[in-house]
Amino acid sequence: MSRRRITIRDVAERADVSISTVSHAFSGGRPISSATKDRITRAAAELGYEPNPSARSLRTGRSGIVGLILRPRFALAGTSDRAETFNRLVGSVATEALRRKTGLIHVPDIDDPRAAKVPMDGCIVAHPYSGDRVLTEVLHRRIPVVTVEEDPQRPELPWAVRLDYPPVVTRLLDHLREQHASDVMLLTGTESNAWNVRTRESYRAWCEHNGVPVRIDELSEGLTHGEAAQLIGPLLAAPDRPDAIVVATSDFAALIAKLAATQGVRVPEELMIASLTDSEHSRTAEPAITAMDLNHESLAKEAVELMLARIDDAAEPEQPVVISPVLHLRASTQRPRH
Amino acid sequence: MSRRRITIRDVAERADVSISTVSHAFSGGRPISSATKDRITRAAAELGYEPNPSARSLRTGRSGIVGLILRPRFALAGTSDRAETFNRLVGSVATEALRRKTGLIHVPDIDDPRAAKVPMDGCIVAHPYSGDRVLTEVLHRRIPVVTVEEDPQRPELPWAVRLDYPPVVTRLLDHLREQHASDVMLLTGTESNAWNVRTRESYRAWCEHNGVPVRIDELSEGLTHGEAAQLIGPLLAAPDRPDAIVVATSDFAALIAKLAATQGVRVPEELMIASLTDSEHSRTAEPAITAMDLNHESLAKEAVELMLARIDDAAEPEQPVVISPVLHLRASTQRPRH
DNA sequence: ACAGTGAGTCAAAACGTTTTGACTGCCGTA
DNA sequence: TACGGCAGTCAAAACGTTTTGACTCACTGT
Repeated sequence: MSRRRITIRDVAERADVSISTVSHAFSGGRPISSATKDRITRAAAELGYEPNPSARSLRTGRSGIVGLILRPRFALAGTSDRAETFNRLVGSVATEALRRKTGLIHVPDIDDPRAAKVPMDGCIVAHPYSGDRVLTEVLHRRIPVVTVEEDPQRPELPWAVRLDYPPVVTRLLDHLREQHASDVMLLTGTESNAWNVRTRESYRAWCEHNGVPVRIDELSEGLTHGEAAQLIGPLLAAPDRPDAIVVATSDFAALIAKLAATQGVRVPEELMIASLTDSEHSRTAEPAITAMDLNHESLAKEAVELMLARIDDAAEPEQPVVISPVLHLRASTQRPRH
Repeated sequence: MSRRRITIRDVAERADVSISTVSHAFSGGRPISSATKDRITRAAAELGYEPNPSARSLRTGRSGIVGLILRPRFALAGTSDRAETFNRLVGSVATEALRRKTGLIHVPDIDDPRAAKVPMDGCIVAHPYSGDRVLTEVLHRRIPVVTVEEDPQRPELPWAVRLDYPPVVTRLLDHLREQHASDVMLLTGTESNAWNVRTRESYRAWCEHNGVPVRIDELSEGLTHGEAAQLIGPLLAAPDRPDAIVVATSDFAALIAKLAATQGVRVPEELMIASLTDSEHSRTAEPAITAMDLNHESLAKEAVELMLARIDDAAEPEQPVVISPVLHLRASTQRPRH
């Protein structure tokens, strides 16, 4: 029922020229008399001709499409904090790609043989794990890649945009100390991405520099709120409860605030809370929670720009692009004046 | 420097077979002796061979990629209410596509000649305008399309998933009346998508059915908050101020709540507010605002499913898939008992 | 002994472009 | 008059797959 696709051949026939002439008329590769060009344009319009992108990119070796791979697959993991991160990053990258008239494609799991293979000129890999398998695969296939946040095991890749954590983490910890916190605990995530690795390092360095003991515990990103509550409850009741907690994800931060309220621990008077990710949870918790915003919009914008430059054979940059996270100080760490 | 791409030819040569044999070994089109298959697999692995997706889809006529077009281009428009809608929808569609091992591509403006053309087996068009230009173009090119929300001028397209507004809008208006609203005003958007069109119809029908006067005003989605405030301020101060306002976008709803507070109009006692979209604005406004949630996650899931079925040559459905919006009743419309 | 069958392989023909070399007139210049 | 060059066009060769028809064996059943 549905007729054959219209090809350049149909257009050529209708305009009574050769197919190469049609091609030239569109791409401007060679001069074409305006009369002929008119006929071709008309024929193409009448037929509803659109060049076949696969044929074109097979021939030219370019698809005009940029791939996007998020590590971990935030959304599939499913907590709402992750969903917000995922959505914000994906949305920003999509917006930026669209603005640049580039197709953006979400790449199905690249080493799943059942997954569709997609043509892409390059690929953005966001938040790789340490020694990330998928990143390895992409590099192995010689696909031009730009990373958002570096793979901690491969910090040397110059085509990257990364976040500069130390100053911001230091600022946060200094702030807590100014607010008279004396025992700041870090509840870090368990995944091996740069966010966890670097913020932990920064915390350690700060402790050392200030001569205070390091107090780190891990809270897996995979935990349900119920499971996390089981772990956090005792901590809040313990005699050596810290007077400030910096927790990786904002939904767990909000959870801690809630548990504290339940257990009668006053925030921020007896316990300050801050998170290393910002989301609706931290913004709307009671009290609102101080948080570091990863600035996904800027990351996305720079990543797309870098990718396009790279595809366009720009020279390898000396340095990765560096973005600064944004610190939002909120009520959860502002002790009332006394 | 970077060597030629590895092709099926290289693999064939290395395994000392013909290229068709290699192809069959991978696709299983014909039986291949296990010895040969082994040699081929090994050769492919050693060479790091990956089939060229463009060549493959040129030949087969399938790319394994689904396109996504959002109308309007929410994110580019830029209000934060839109950004959330955009992000949520894009995120959900991406998640679902990934789960189904399909590539999902954001299609650059389809009638911009400068924009990259992309190979797609089908295309999801979300929230088309009335008589949408882009939808026309896609149909004209005979690309299989699934719409999220119908084009009001083309309600007959069966490959669609749509929202069932009337029951929910009716429920909302009934609720307002139960809360003793006697003068309910609708502040509708100006765009011609189904959301605006259908909710307006539902409101009209409800007014008629209940014998109350229709009171509709328009508030363009494009307005800045400053501009919107200029329009809303006088309305709240006017002697014939309604005692309930249903406003299309939730950010404007939150704005109204703020203006009401400034002008000393008590919510919900003197003025009830509800919105026809849910977002962080409505959830976290003071008081929290009753809102209709468009249930983007379900829309996305069904749309992807429908698209895949359509590509797979499933029979044309009798009816569009119908999703129900979710009504969140919140403080802004709950009058305290008296 | 022989047709029929199935496994295993190959060669060649698409798929729809872009690009290149070559051809034809024609104009301007030496 | 001869000649280089340019505008305008065409034919043919890629690009890297999948698919199909055909071929060769070996094996089966009669």
